[in-house]
Amino acid sequence: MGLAKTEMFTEDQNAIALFAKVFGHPARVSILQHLFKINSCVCGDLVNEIGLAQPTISQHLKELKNLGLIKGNVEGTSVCYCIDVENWTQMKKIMYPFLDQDISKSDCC
Amino acid sequence: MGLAKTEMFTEDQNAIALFAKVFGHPARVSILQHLFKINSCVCGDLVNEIGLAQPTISQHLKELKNLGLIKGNVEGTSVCYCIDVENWTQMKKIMYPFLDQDISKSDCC
DNA sequence: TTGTTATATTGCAATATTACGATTAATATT
DNA sequence: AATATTAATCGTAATATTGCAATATAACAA
Repeated sequence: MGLAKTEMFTEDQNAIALFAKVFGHPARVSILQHLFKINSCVCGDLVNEIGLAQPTISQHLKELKNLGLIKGNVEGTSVCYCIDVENWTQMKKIMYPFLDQDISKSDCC
Repeated sequence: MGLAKTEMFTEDQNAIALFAKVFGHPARVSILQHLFKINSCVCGDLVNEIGLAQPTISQHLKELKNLGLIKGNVEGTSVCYCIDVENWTQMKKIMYPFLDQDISKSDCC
């Protein structure tokens, strides 16, 4: 297996899981924090910053890009990656209601 | 590999990734939503509700429990699972600043 | 005690993820 | 053109995840 049975869940549940999954690795968390912090970035910076090999960083960037959370523009020999503001906002609209469910009635036992 | 190099990241980054990872499967998202909705729950309900086999649900519950997001009390032959309000609140304190990073200066390219 | 019910654990097969060396592709620079 | 620089892709090894059948365990009921 190793394969989630997405067809038995709602679109919302699958969307939440997809975003969460991409946040589920500290390297990607670190990449995103770095992009927020310095506002613009090339991949090489991230390799130095994070300490994983260049292909590994490139792979993580690809996953973030696939989900639309970042975008990359070619600038000469390097690539300028940055947060995709619109999609990040969209992601928050999906994640927030999940994290913010009414907790007042919980804690039954 | 398949193993994240957690030692090269901050505690905060690893904590975010750990929480996100457990949210990274639609079955666990569904379980949590269900627990919030009906406020109290036994595992059997979840098996019917979600449609995965009982051992699979049990395993997902275990992961949620390991992270402290839910707790389970034995009630006769069944187990009453519910959200751990305190830890859920703690989780939000970690996840929110990450999701809510200042976006205003982003979108450079 | 014997069964019944509810959940957990074990073991395993299928697939996914992580990481990196080697290579490739694309663009600059000389 | 030849070379350097930067990032993407390929291939692969190591490990993790998902899902379930089979089994174990625990608590109750008759």
